[in-house]
Amino acid sequence: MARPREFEIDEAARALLEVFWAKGYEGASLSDIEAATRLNKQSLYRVFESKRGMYLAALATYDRDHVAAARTILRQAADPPAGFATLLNGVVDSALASGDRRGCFLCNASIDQAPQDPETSGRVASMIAGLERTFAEALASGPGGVGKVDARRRARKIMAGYFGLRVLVRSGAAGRVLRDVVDQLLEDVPAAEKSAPGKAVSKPG
Amino acid sequence: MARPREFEIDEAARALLEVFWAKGYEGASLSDIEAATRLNKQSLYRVFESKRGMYLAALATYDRDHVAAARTILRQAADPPAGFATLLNGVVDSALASGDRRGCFLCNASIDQAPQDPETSGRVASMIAGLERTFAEALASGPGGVGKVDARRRARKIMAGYFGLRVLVRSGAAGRVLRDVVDQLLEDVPAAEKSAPGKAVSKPG
DNA sequence: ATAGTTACGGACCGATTGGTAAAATAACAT
DNA sequence: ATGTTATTTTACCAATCGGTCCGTAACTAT
Repeated sequence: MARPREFEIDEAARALLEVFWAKGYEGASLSDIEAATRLNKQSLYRVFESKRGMYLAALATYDRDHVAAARTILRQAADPPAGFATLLNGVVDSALASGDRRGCFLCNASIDQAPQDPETSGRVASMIAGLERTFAEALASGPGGVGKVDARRRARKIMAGYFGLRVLVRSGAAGRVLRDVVDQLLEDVPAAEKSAPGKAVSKPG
Repeated sequence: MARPREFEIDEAARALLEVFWAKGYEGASLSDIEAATRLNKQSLYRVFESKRGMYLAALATYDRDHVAAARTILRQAADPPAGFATLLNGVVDSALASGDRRGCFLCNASIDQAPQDPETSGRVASMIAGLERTFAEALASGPGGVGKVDARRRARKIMAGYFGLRVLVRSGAAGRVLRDVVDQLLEDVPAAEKSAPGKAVSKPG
């Protein structure tokens, strides 16, 4: 019987995500990767086959952990405005309170490796389509929900704004810029119910 | 008297922009750079001092050529809706008709090198602030112009959407997604004049 | 204790990296 | 022809790159 592996693949994948998120694909060397995962590259090569395999594992981890978390926020919210408010404000809160300026790894990968690698491009496209569906479902849900077609179009717009917000976070934009973007984006989310006072989350002014 | 330099620095900078735009900073090797500029690295080192200097020159060129072009489109348009329509539709037209999927080099740099290099970070921040001012000026202009404060907030939102649109372009998103984003973003641009029929560019539905 | 299978850690590999140096050649004015 | 500076070519550099190889180790079954 074989020698048992001494590390958790999921844990390694999370560490891989951290280093690729911070430094990008080309910017992360195998030394960086070894340091981040606390593993030797031979161990990593045995599981992931190549540096590119490590990157794809990082992308899958981001989908499973972070994109799924966004989906959960929207699905478990009392209503879409609350859901989107939690999601978008969470991005800004992380940036301002915790100094988390990594941005969105999906955006980063869209710019970094999607143009360079068909496999990454396909995975990115699939994840973006999933996020759009998540946003559209949220916008179509509840008493104030819009129709399916309108939901999809609005979802695309809010998702573009969301991606733009995350680019601004990574660029180092100031808190007031980020807050303005969030406040304005939330105005695109239809109110939960027009006749229910106090339920809408974002008010202009 | 000295031998005159045999290449235009501006032309070299434009070629540098092309290669960094396509491959990113770390992804572009000196071999790539020599091929793109058709110059030897010694010649480039004499002018730009380092690879990072070449990147900063590329960024300055992007500001001077492409960001300035956006500013010109908005300033020379008949009204803000027309200006933003030209700007945003131009992005999608380039992607669909010409296959230009490079995205926005300012976005790319925000994600790629701004987190890694303070000088790049500062330049990027300055360029983003300039673009915001440009959008705000456009939104505040004309008979349908909004107030300064509102213009700035809307500018931030539309700029975020614009950045998101360009991330989607680079990620390879389909034309209909891009068109929806543009159409939806244009709804945020106040109509030129409420009583002037036929002048508004983007109508819902 | 030994064999079989797989994992770990250090060594190794050819290629490439960003950058520098020197020599030959070139372009210009004098 | 000379002086000055630039370009090109060639060479060089240490370091690092992504990836592979091999000796040792961990486990179970025999």
